[in-house]
Amino acid sequence: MKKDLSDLRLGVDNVIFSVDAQFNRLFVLLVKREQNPYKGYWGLPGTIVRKGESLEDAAYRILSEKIQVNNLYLEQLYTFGNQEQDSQVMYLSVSHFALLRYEEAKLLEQDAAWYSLKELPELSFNHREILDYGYKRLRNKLEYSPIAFEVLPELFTLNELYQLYCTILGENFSDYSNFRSRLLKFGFLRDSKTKVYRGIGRPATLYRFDPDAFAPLRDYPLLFI
Amino acid sequence: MKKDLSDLRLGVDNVIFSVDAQFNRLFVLLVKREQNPYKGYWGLPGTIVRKGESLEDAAYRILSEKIQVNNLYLEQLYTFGNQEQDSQVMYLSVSHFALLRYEEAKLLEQDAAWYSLKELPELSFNHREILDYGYKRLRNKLEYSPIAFEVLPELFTLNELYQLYCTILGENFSDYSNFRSRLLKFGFLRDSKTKVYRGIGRPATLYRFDPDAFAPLRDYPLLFI
DNA sequence: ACAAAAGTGTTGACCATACACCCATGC
DNA sequence: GCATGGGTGTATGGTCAACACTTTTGT
Repeated sequence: MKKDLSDLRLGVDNVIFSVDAQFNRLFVLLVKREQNPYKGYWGLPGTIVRKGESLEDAAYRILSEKIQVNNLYLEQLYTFGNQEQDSQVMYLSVSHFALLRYEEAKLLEQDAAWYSLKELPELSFNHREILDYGYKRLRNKLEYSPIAFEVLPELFTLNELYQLYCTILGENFSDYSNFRSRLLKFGFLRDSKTKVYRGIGRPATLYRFDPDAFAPLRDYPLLFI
Repeated sequence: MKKDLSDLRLGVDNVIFSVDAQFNRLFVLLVKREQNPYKGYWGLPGTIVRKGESLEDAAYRILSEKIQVNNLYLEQLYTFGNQEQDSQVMYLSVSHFALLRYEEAKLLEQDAAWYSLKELPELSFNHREILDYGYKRLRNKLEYSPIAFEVLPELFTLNELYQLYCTILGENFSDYSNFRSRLLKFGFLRDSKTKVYRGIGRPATLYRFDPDAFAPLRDYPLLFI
């Protein structure tokens, strides 16, 4: 006969990445735990799912409690079920990952901080595992899907796009001019006919992502690299 | 103040695909529901997670209750949280997808049947959504990851590999000879030096997947197409 | 004029596609 | 010999990486 679980705790944990394209830095948001276990450790921002709330709602809620931001990408990552041997309780953590731009993000809480991926502290629970998994997914998504355009403002320059890719995938993933021509050849970037003047240097063309032009490419094996 | 969920039901649902490479058919395993709601409808095989059981364990258990098979690939797909508006209960379904070969799979239960993806009945709950998501993931995985080698026996011919790809991705995804040379050029297929004689025609070389030779390619953007 | 940033062009190496062709076997 | 399935080769067009070059701006 089937035995149901006696007790179940449902939480959502977020791996929130922020890209500082200007200084080529990739951050993840960590919060300091106030209670035991792992009191004093840093960990991923998480929450218990509330009554009437969907998993995605909970993920967005965590994020908006910590950060104020306009453009972001968020998706479900993986569900970890941790069951202690002796205890009757199963802790379920539905993890999500999010990407947004550092320049645009305003931190709302004191106990939260951006950590560089290169200098992470020891994390609570299995959060390091979740983080690593999220980082892998982030890079994959960037290579195969147009998530960059969810994160950038509606109008953006090709250089901004390039810097975003550089920061996440590493400097030497591609030459700028080759990146340009590849992206433009796809045909889903529309020239907005406006330019942005940033002091010295030739003004940059502002582009816009055209989802309709992208649609036929969706579900195709496609590399943005 | 945070309000916890009052009641939580944790289940696992599987999208189990089987490839009949010989006749170019792709099946999914469905089971007939015996109870309400959706009594008499077909749906994905699922189960309640038991005490002391991990999510993955539960997924493997469903599979082994219905099918006897040697080689298979299984991974977590997505977690759906369905909350009825008025009810206090949240139904959590952690879905998985699996791939195996039809030829090798032995059905163990009466109430389960292989359905062709082209002629699916109306499914219970949101199982159609889960199935479609699983199918998408299956095709992606096949294009980007070496999951085919988990499903094939240890020694296989290049034609068997090709037929598997054809069945899942469609006939015209690639010419056989080009598929051959692309796969062999990667260098992770080892010639086993043994041949298989199938009556008429030249005997086929049996190959073996070499995970060590594949390792450096892992984490690279890579297309098997 | 010059520096800086944006954008274009060129080249050689590589790779995909389509197809023709050769090889080993059973009958 | 010949049909059948396995396996190799090749010509063409495209794509990619590297890098040189041009254009447009501010000072």
